[in-house]
This record gives sequence, structure tokens and C-alpha cells, in this order.
Amino acid sequence: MFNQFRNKFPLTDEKWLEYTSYFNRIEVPAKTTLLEEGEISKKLFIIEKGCIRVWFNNNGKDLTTQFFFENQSVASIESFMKKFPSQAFVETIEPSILCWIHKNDLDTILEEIKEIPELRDRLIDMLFERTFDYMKYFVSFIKDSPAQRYLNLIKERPQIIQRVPQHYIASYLGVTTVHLSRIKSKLVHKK
Amino acid sequence: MFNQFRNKFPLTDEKWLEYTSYFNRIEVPAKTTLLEEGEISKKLFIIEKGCIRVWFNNNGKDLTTQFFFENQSVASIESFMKKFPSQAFVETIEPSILCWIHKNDLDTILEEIKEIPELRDRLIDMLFERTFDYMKYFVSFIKDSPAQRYLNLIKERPQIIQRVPQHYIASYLGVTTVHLSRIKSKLVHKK
DNA sequence: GGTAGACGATAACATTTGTTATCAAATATT
DNA sequence: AATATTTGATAACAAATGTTATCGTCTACC
Repeated sequence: MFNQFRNKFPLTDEKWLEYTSYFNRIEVPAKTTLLEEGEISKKLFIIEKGCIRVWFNNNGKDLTTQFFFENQSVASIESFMKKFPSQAFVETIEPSILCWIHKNDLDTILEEIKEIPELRDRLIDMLFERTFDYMKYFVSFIKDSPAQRYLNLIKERPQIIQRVPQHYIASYLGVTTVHLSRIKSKLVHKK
Repeated sequence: MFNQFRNKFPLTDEKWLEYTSYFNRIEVPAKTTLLEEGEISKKLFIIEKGCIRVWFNNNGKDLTTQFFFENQSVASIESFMKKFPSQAFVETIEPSILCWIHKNDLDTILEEIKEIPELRDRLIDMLFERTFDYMKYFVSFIKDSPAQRYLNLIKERPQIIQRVPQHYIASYLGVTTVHLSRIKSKLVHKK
């Protein structure tokens, strides 16, 4: 599955083979918990097929904060990086095929490649991008009404609308399933 | 003002003096706009004395997303880093004394010091921390009621409560000033 | 093929939050 | 000191959103 990235990394073929060999491939059903709240995240997942959500348990109520699809990497990032107990759950939505690497192995790889300036700079860029994504996400959350945010999802992330059950979308938008139903029915009526 | 940081940077005294000489010191009244929406951010500010907010114009309504106080650095970070027109305004709340450096000069410094591994690693750490801060902020925003978030502010950021006018706090919490008044009066009643 | 569970729509009512307007107190400005 | 501006509280009403309950449809699984 990693061949699509091969040309992006200035590594020898030997190194490339060594690094990709650290990855394990697993197949899991829908609703599989990949990381529990309180657990320390030690695996970074890459989705080959399927779909994953990250969510928080807020007094028994789901609070979904992120969705991930094919070719995206997933971890409870703060737990993974800093070895803190995770506040979030990580869970498959669809039956999925995943590749994962243990944190120790990833650290080894990162330690080696960070001496390559191009990769180091790309890593820093990625961190910035992630920060900016969060800012955008947050600003839209407080600026826009749930209905507007739902329209944004339709426009910008149609995959979510198509593949994710509605109650997860509701928890992502910060409203109840009942209210999301209302939003949808109003949209239909206005058209 | 930078002497408090002197011991944290493994630089020669010459370099230190050169770098600090890039900074300019200005004194401005309250409600001074430091960066307009649409402008490209070219200055990084460090607050020597005073207090600053970053806000978005959402259909004529203030939406404050961050407060900054003494010894913190402030910029519309995405605009500053990527030379995009800023979506946010940057504005003083109190009369303030600020140090600022031009982006070109800062880039020169960063280019030089990123060859020092300790500083490079600290820079990466800072980026991570900023990402994590945003995540925490966001999760609390969707998990907690406005009343709970107000209580969190009192506990975790008393400076904001003490120094920032209430209508900015309301816009930071995502509610109207009227509602924040209600929250406060309910808190008093319950005690 | 039958059954249980997951998913989604809708109604009725409760609660939260926004809107507009008015008043009072504090602060800045002249 | 007089006045304007900023800040904050409160009331009355409107709109948005949550809660609980019921029903229908679809799908997975035995």
C-alpha cells in the first residue's frame, strides 16, 4: 500500500524496505475499538480501507471530533506523542483494513530521517498544517450555525455525509440526532 | 525585556545582541488595531505590558478567539507564516507596551538557529504544544456548557476575568453579553 | 424467513440562548 | 464639575436546541 508514497521520500531502496517492514496489516470489523480512553496510545494506524472516528465520552454522550478515511493516519495524537493516557476513543465505523506501526519503531525511523533536511522541514510543515486545520475547524464551529456547518460538510467533506451514520455526524456537529433530523427536513422544505 | 530568556538560548553574546537589536519597542493606547482583516501579517509582537485580543468579524459581530498578556508573543499566525491575508483582527485591550520584529528579520534568525539541534527541537515542541492547546480548547468548547466554560476561565485563566471587559469574554465563550450576565447571576444565586 | 438491533423521522414539551430595550454605575474626556 | 462613552444588569419576548417517546425501515444474524 505504500508504493504511492515511494517517490516522495529520498531514501535508498534498502531503507525504504526496512521502514515499510515495520508495518503490520490487520483486518477488523465495524465498531472495533482501537484505543480506549485512559490507555496510552502506542500504535499509529494508516487506513488502507474503511473509516475511523475519534470520540470523547462526555457524561455517557458521544462527542465525535474527527473522521478518517483511506490513506489517512490516525492516532490519539497527544497520547501517542507524549505518552499520556488518552482522553479519546479511537473506533472503526466500517469494517476496515489497517496498517499500523509501533511507536518505538516509528521513533527509530524519525530519529534517522530527521537528519535529512527535506524530511525535517516537511515534518515541521505538517505540524503547522495540523495546527491551522484545528484553528479553521474551531473558528467554523463558533462562527457557523449547526445548519451552516452541515451544509459545509456536504460541500467540503461529502464522504462524511455518504459513509458515516447520522448520529455520529450529529455528535460531530455538536447537536442531537433529533435536531440534525430537523435541520435536514428544513433544508428539503426550503428547496 | 528579553533578559529573562537569555539563559535559555545557547548563543554567543554577540549573536544575542544582534538578534535582540532587531526588535522595536512601541507604546500604544487601548483599542489600537495592530492588524486588520485582509492585511498580511508582517510583525510578530511580544507584550511587555498590556493585553491583546485576536478576533474575527462574523457579520458585524465580534468573535474573540484568543487573549494574550505580558511576555506572550502574538501574530495572526497563519497569515504571518504563510503570507496569506489575515482573517483575524489583532487589537490591544489595555494601553500596552509592545516589542515587535519584522518577519524578514525573524526568518533570518530562524534560518540561522535551526542548525542548532536543541533550538530546532524546542521549536518543533512548541508547534506541538500549540496544536495540543487548540485541541484542548476545542474539546472543552464542545463538551462544556457556557456556564462550565466560564467557571473554567475563573479557575484556569483568572487574568482574563480580571482584566478583560465582559463583552469580550462573552464573545470568547460564544454567548451574548446578556447571557453571560445571566450565567453570572445564577452562579451568585446558587452560592 | 424471522427477529433483534441499528438507524432515522417526527411530535410534544422543556430548557437554553438570543434579541431588543431600558436603566444604572463606572470611567474617560473636556 | 459636567458630559459622553463604556460597561454591565435585567426584563420580556422570540428563536434555537434538547429531551423523551413513538413509529417505521433497514440490515445483520440465527
